[in-house]
Amino acid sequence: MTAPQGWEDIRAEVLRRIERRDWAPGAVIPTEAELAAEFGCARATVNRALSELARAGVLERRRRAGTRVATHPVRKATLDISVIRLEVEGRGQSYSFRLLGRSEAEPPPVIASHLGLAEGAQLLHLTTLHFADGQPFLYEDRWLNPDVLPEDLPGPELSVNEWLVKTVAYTAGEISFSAASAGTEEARRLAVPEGAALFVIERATWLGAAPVTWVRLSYAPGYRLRTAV
Amino acid sequence: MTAPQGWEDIRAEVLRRIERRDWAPGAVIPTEAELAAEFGCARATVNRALSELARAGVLERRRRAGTRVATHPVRKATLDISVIRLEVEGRGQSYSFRLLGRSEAEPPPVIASHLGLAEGAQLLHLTTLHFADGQPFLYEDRWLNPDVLPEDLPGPELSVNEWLVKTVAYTAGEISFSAASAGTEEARRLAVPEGAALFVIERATWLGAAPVTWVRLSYAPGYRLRTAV
DNA sequence: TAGTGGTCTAGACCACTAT
DNA sequence: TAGTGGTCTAGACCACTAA
Repeated sequence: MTAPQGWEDIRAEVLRRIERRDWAPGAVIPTEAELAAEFGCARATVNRALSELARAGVLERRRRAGTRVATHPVRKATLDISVIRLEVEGRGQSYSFRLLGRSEAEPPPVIASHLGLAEGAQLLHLTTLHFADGQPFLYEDRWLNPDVLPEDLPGPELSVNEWLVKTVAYTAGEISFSAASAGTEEARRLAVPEGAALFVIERATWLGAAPVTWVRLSYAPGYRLRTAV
Repeated sequence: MTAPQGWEDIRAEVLRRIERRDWAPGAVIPTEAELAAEFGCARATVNRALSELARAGVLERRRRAGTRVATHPVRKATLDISVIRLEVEGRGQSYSFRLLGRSEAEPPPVIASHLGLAEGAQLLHLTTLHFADGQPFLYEDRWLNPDVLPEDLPGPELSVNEWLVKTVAYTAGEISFSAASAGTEEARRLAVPEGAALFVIERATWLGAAPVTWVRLSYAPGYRLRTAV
């Protein structure tokens, strides 16, 4: 082997040794200082390489206890959650949307309690249908906290989704992915049979302690979220 | 504000300025050297903070062009793909599984071409049902390349899933998430009505250029994959 | 308490790219 | 070509924790 040069080479060499089982799962590998001496580089360079591997779940590091090869290498899949318009355009399709409903109302208890809202709190309720090449692509059911919004809501040229992303920051959020049978409303909007299997993303976000938005995205059948590992 | 101390404080301060719109989306923020001077720290410390934010999708950095606030902050959701047993046990339920079928066969053309297999290649086909608290939880349909396997397959005490994770390394992989209506086989195995909406994970992995495995995991209705953002 | 990883510094050189 | 981020170094101190 040629001597590792940068931290990426060191990372690759460590990975090789793990895959070749020179270092077995659960075993302690040499310290940063020892590896730095072996590779003829500074300890900080080794640290960078090992930290990346720990972040990726391949190694487990603890002060004083040393660095071990993870026994259950939890693979981390990273999903990019982007603006719907960009998602559609990224597939080479044209994007459009239509605002279906807009009202002020009290959200269902499930949503209110999940967001941590006081009872009786009023939220802005928006429903939007998004199209890819003119076909229904995604049905969006969103509840928005008016308190955290600037006074001016977006004009008709910008979807709420996109406007939110560019305008309202948030500090914490949860996402869940699931499958659901299309209800009456979703089925009608997406032009699919009732009961069709829909891919559903639900997201809740907060700005500090204040709830910002809760949204449920129901994708038309055939949608697939992909990523590399 | 108290002066930032470590890179995490600097990261927090930069985030604050973005959320307060001191630095608007799309705008170029000061250089590392300038920020280091302002915060009274080394440039490497600023670099660490800004690099983390760039990795999180909040900033976009390019040499010579400087650092900008991302206009479309692509939120990255990180999912932990772990061993099924740990997933079940992590929910406080007891885990068990049953191997339903095991044979050597030619995979469907879709799978073969996706993996890059030669025509006529034989793979090991395994179907497994996983239980949580005795209830069907997940139906697993797996194709395995025997060439990349050591001679000894796992005994009945270890699920193929778990054994694979601990034994066969892989260098590249793809994951996709989707929703599907339960087919006849899945419905029977999971004890749900045919056509029920199932959450489906499909994964393909390679070791170098050699295909390792292709697997489809169909979760019983109600399953939800969660993560923080 | 001692050993290990986490971080910081001051300085340097390099890689990329807007101009 | 010059300006900016990316990385490396050698050394230092600190935070955590196993023994």
